[in-house]
Amino acid sequence: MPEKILIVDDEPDIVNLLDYHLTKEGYLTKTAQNGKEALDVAKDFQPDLVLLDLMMPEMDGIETCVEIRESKEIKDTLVALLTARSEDYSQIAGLDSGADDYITKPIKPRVLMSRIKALLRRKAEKNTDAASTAELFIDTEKYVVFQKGNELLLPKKEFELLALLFSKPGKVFTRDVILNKVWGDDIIVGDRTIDVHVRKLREKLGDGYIKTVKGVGYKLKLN
Amino acid sequence: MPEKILIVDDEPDIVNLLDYHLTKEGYLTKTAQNGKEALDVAKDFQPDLVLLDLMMPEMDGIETCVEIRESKEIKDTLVALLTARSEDYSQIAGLDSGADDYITKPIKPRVLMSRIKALLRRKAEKNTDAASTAELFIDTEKYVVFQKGNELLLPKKEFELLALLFSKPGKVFTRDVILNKVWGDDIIVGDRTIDVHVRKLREKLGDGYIKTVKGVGYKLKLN
DNA sequence: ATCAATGTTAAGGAATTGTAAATACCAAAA
DNA sequence: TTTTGGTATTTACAATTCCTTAACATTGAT
Repeated sequence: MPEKILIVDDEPDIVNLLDYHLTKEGYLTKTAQNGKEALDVAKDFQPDLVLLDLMMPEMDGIETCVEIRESKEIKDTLVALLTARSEDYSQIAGLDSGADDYITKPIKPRVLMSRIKALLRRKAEKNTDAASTAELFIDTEKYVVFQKGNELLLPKKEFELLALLFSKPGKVFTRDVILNKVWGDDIIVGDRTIDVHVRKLREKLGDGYIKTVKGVGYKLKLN
Repeated sequence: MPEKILIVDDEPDIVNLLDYHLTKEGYLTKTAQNGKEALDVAKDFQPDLVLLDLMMPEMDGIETCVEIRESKEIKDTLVALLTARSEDYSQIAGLDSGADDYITKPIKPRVLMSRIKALLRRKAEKNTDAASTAELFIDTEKYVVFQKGNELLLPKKEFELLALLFSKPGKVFTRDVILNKVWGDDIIVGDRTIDVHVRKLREKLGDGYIKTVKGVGYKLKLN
């Protein structure tokens, strides 16, 4: 029995793109153009997963997600939010809506597919293990970090440093670049300032996230 | 006895194209349209090599590859994944699926043939020697080297040296040029410095990648 | 066979980063 | 204004990694 996925976005282009790829992969899909419609369709369709665009008229993705979680009929459906990530920092509001994953646009089909596969696999195994949400996520508007669902309040500089690293996970940011982006072009600080902030982040997030590349810089490692 | 190749892709056009060229070269081929079928056929056919498209319905290339590796009957078949060209190697899901090679689309028949020939030659030599030359990817943004799907973190100088050689595989770089590019015009170091770095790279990558051209310099050899 | 070029190894030192503690800063509350 | 609590930066030193050197071995072209 194929797994069912509900695609919700107000832009037909996106819907079609997703629909095409998912169908090709063998999933059973339905679509909706906004949150209200999505809720209606979902109650009938009983999807395994809802792909929910964040920005929509009428009822946005967060609201919709909250409603899904509050409804009797479909509250244990998986929800993945589709979010735009702007050039510099990601700008996502409302991380406590209870979504299971966040997928950033522009969407790379291959990445999307493996994320979806992983999500569904998780759901299949959910008897044994507790609901795990996105491991690390950042809300630049609220200056808040969510780590495994827990809200983490970081001071400004620490937050900005983390947000910078988060903007391109895996990429190495040199000290120069970090200084420019986080402190600004003209401000001069001592050698150890960055290190100390990294230290504090590592204290709060745990080791394993921020990696040092000696002689080059730092990078964020997700997973 | 001709070598046997199993072609797996859901697009008939691609299958036919590959089939045509491979048959013309004297290989014995069979085809399958998806992962499940591929596994069935492979157990019978016992191919020397499986050409596996990454994107397929039902069961994608990565999953299929993992299953092949886990199966008793065909686990030491060669597997080459056909992937769409991506700038970001780390985003190729399943670099750790255990594939022996990655071939990027669009497929150029001539390139494909030499890759396949190289792969099969390797397999033939596998009996005697353990060192298998695998594909090498380098990601300068992330300061990371992917060798056979494993992430390799290299120190700065080693990375830069490898990146230089990698920038033109096959080309011989003289010691002068290496010194200029990696160390800089003004810095003076002893005779043995380059050698030592080459040594360390060979230690980590295995022999067979960096070749010495005595009296001239070094070059990188990719398959 | 000879000799210049390259391979190898280990060890010291150089450079970079980690860390704790002290100090400076800054805004809000008293 | 002064106090206060949190944040940011500096300081001084420790820890670590990396690079280079030096001494000797091996190789390969002539």
